[in-house]
Amino acid sequence: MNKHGSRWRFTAPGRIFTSRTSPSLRIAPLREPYHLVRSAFHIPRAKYKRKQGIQQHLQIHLDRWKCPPQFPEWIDLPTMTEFLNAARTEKAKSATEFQSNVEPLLKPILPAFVNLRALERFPFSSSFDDGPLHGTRKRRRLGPPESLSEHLQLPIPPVRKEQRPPPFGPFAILNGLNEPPPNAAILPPIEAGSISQLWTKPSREDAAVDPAIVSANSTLAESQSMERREARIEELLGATLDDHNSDLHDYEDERMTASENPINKSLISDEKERTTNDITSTLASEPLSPKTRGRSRKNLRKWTEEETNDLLRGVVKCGIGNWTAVLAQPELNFNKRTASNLKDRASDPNEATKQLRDNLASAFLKSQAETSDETPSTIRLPLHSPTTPWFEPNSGLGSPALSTRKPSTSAPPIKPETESVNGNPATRQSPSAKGAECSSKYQTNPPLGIPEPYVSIKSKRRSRRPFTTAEDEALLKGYAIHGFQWTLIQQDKRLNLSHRRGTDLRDRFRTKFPTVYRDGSSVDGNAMNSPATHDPGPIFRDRLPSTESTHTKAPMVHRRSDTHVHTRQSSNATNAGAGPFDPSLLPPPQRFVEPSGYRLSLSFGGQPTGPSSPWEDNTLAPMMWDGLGNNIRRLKTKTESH
DNA sequence: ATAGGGATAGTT
DNA sequence: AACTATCCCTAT
Repeated sequence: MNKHGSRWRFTAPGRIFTSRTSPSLRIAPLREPYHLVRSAFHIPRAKYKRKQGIQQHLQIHLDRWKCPPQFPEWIDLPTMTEFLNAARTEKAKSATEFQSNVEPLLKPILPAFVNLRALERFPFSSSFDDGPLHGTRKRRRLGPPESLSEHLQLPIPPVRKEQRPPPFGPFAILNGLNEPPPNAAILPPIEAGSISQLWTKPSREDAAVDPAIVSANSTLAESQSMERREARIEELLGATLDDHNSDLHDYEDERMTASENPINKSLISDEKERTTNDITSTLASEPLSPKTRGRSRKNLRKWTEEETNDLLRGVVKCGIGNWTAVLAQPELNFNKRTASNLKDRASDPNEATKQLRDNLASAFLKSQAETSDETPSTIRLPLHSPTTPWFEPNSGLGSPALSTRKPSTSAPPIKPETESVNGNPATRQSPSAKGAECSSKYQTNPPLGIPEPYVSIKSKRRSRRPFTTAEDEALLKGYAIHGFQWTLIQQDKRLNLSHRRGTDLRDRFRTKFPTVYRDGSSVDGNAMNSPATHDPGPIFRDRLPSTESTHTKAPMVHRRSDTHVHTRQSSNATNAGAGPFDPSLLPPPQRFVEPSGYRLSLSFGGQPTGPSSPWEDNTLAPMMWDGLGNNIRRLKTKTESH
């Protein structure tokens, strides 16, 4: 497999890094890094789109690759020259030693150099600290600068050699699912000495993997490793998945528990307060905090009857839930309402919306009457409840609540528009180009003879289904196994996540573990339980966080101004579900990290594995070389086809 | 297929 | 009205 001359790319959410290798370049260290990337790195191939992201991160990584001598030369990829120089220095030796002696060490090593965070723990990596990497350029931090970084630096418990569980790395299983077994031979050559040093270097936390472990493991037969990996993954999968099916409906309780948790609440309040204070203190000249400003009377604008009627018209035309489309209707006038405002208004169960309900109900009754001959009983309107919204967004057909009162005469009867203003079907407008036309998406063919306008009231949006603890656990396991390959996670029957879409899983992961998602890095010890934390306190706990009132950190409260929630939840990420997870237990995708010397600390279901999870040190670092990812994919395809 | 990011449901 | 989790769309 000749990758020379190809353009390599490493991508991860939020970043992309590239490097070009010359066609003539023949360097052993790089001869087959594909598996590293593909199998081990689990690097998504999305590009980093942020305006400042590419250059900034590129520079960061370029700086990073100017690694200390302990580093394998193959890591040094910033430039061709640098690469060549570095490679030539040890190429010969590495090439020979690598396969004969060092190869077995690669797997244990891989996580280490893959995970820059882990490397940063080692004193010798202090040179990195001097670089921009650890400065403001290291990563974007929204929260207090000390919070997350300190957490990440917290000591990890000593490695427990004896009780080391089987290596985490179901290659056999994974390979069966995804790809051929990684071949150590393709891994970049790393000198045994350097490896040993790497592991031997005492970390400041005294948590570095014992070199003896690595050494011992390096001698393990491949088959043994495989077996252990398989056992481990099976263990992992079997830990809690068996009873996940029964947990699919427990989210309500969970939510209740979380929200009613006094500690949680107090913490949340504190957090909010703190956030507000920060804002006011740092932005003295800024307007009132969103909270204050938002609640101010001047911002409270009563809905007029005209607005309400327009809202109804818009709903009839564009469908429930398509508030943006309704808002965009030129013939409908809203007093600078937002789509959210429309939604809230439509959801308002108060007396103020009775008229709206009446009107809509009237319209529906009319529709039903007109189509009764053709489609009897095709429309079933729920009985009106004075305390329920006049529609039920996810109840299939709009389901406007029927009022028992006769339609209000004060309001003009709603004349559902059977044709759009423009009369042209339109595709859903992009956010940046909201059109006045309602998306054809929402105007499906009138089923059962129901007039389109009424049909369109139906919301096509799937109903929200909060993630359950079981799902989260499965997702974590899936991530451990498949990395950022959400579709694989979704299709992995063992995980029972087939009812979710791959993108749903991605979204959930992004929300729940924003830091991991964004950085591909390890998470602080309690992020799982309360990823949103400014708590400067200890990260590592000797217990596994639980769903009970053991939360010691408040879920971060995002400010409204944080529009890019998905990628801006860094140190103050929100704790989505207060699940029984410990982010410290979140392993990187198994395929990468196959340090046989590692014990898998990923534990779900409340089995404390302790904060000593070696995975904290082995999560992927946001390393990316542009082009590499693509080549890896191609390589994989070739390999599998042969 | 995935990342990024907008839209929206539901809650506070 | 603010806020978050989930859903959705689009570009790559």
